[in-house]
Amino acid sequence: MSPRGKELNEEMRAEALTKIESAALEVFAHYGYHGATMRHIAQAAGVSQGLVYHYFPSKEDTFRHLVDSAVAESLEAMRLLVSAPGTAWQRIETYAALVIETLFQPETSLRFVIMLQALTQGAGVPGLLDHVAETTEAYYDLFVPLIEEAQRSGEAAPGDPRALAAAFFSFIQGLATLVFQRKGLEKGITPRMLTNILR
Amino acid sequence: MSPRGKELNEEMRAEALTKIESAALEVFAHYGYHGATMRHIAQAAGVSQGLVYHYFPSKEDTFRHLVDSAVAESLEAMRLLVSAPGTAWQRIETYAALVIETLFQPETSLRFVIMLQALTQGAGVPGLLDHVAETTEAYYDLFVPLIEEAQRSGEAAPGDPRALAAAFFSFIQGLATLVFQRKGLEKGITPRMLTNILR
DNA sequence: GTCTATACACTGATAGAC
DNA sequence: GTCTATCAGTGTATAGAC
Repeated sequence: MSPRGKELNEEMRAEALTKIESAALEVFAHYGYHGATMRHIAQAAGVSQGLVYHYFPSKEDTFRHLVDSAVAESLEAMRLLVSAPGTAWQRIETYAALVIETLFQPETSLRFVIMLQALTQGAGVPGLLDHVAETTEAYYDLFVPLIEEAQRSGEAAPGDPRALAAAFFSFIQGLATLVFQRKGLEKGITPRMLTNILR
Repeated sequence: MSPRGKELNEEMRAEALTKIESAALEVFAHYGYHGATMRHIAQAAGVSQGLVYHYFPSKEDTFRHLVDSAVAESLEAMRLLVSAPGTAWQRIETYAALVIETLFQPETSLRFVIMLQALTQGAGVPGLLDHVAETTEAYYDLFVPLIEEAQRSGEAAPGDPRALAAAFFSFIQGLATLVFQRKGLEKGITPRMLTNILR
């Protein structure tokens, strides 16, 4: 209970938690929600199964936690974009460059795959599908006004701005899957391909 | 053993098989490979679990069968495109229009989702990942020469044609996921968005 | 060809020792 | 904070009757 002991405990706690989180990310991404087992996650993290349950109340909560932080992180990037200086189109270009760059970091692509898992097998996890769909709405709320502004200036093509946004996000999701496959084709992917969808 | 009896048997067989196949497609697509259960598939098909095993030796084979026929069907469309008349760019435009049109038929999007499942959770099914990667190569072999021709005529952007093809396919995969979500944004998606990636 | 009943393995989750 | 041992539930696959 001394201050020293407390610090040590928190350090151990943080370390174990980080190990479990990144192991869970890896295992869930490669095997899917139902295909991943808590045993496997514990093993990948180098800890016992009991310890995983010490930090996360259930498998479902573990997955939900990963999905939530993945969504939150992407959303944060989008928020930064919206409040950045420059014209709407310039900000979109900056965002496209940022996405392409971060997507090629292995951990980022895992996060996108986790979100994809939530969408394409969420039917088995009660409430998850609705939760993700709800959070995803926030993306559109932020991005659509930007597209509309770019349409007014003639830099983006006319048409339903929500459909343009949907196409933009769909491409990003598809690219994440590509990176996940590690076929070595990532290098040739340019931000321009992404922005061209809106033209 | 009479001709009449034989015909009847084959009819029953074909009917049951079709029911099981489409039920399996639906269940696998919505729950993922590991999330889907043979009980659920049998129930969705309106038959007993034992009958499913009468037609398919295992869960793994059932899934593999669906993935294979999904890949085969897409590949067939690509083959038709390549041997069609017109310039390379015209054929690419035709293909884009075809993809967008068929993608919005519910069954087609399920097939794409099945392929996606194979890629993003195939780690649990031995050999599946390699099998899909191998088959996917055929797409590139067919599509890349078309892109190269379009590059020579200046209609496609310069750069690694394989990367362009990868971007093209990634976008299609992403769109399939979008359609799968049924958010009603599909209507605004145009073939031009798809071809613009290559420009 | 179709069904019911069941064997056997595995998984998520808990309890209790250290 | 961390581990081992264990239970109850569920899933794949098979056997055998009709």
